[in-house]
Amino acid sequence: MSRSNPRVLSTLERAGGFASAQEIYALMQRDGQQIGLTTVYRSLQSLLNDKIVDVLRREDGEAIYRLCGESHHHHLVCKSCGKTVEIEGGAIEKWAKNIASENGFRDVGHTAELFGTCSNC
Amino acid sequence: MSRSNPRVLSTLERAGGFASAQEIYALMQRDGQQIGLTTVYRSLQSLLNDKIVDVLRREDGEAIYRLCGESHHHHLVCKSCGKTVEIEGGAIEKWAKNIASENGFRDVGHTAELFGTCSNC
DNA sequence: GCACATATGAAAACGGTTGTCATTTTCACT
DNA sequence: AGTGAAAATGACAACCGTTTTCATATGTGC
Repeated sequence: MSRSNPRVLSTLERAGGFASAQEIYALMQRDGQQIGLTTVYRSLQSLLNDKIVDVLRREDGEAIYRLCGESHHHHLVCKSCGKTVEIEGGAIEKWAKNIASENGFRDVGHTAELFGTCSNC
Repeated sequence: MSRSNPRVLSTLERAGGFASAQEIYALMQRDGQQIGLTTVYRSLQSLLNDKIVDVLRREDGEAIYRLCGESHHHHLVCKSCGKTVEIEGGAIEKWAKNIASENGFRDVGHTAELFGTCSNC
């Protein structure tokens, strides 16, 4: 089992705590850090195992990783300009937990993303 | 521009209104309906255009299509056996609407999916 | 029947992700 | 320092879902 390469984590931080594997790889290349794409994927996998990062999916299916540990939050994204607002999801957390226990599920995670049109568009 | 093949839609209905392109294709094959994978994808694309179906992503990135139009609902999916429970999302709808108006967004849609481990797994 | 548009599906291309494997690095122990 | 085992690395190929291409089939209106 491989350990996470610390430079991957620090690049993810630098990216605003929200990026895909390919983006992290590109960022590191641009900075002149030499690393293989494979290692980026492996590091993210390992960070995921250790629950240092979360994964979710963009609309096109690409996996994006974000730091977790800080308060869990969701996003409100504008469909036309891409503007993104971070949302506190306290209500959702409770809802998820309730639904899960009602149905006998354990270890429940959730995704909740909102998208619409912002005031400027 | 291609039209949707009606057998694709009826297979999606038969699958419980919730399936991936590959699953629909497999289902049809098993039933002896001859169809190409390409046509399944194209039909789903067209159903999507016409807003007959919704698309969202499984955890592994595979796109799953569901009938929409019936009451909007969410899903609680077991990570290990795939068991799926349909969830009424009244609370979420309100939450989404509030958040949206607080931030000046219009035409807001949302995805919210829960996944965990069911009682049998 | 004939032209013209549309529908179809096999095969190839594509893009993100994962697996393979030979090489390099790390490190505990002499 | 020297050595050897274990872990990490990265080029490359395999994989898988999806999209594109293209040649063929099936209409549809004249």
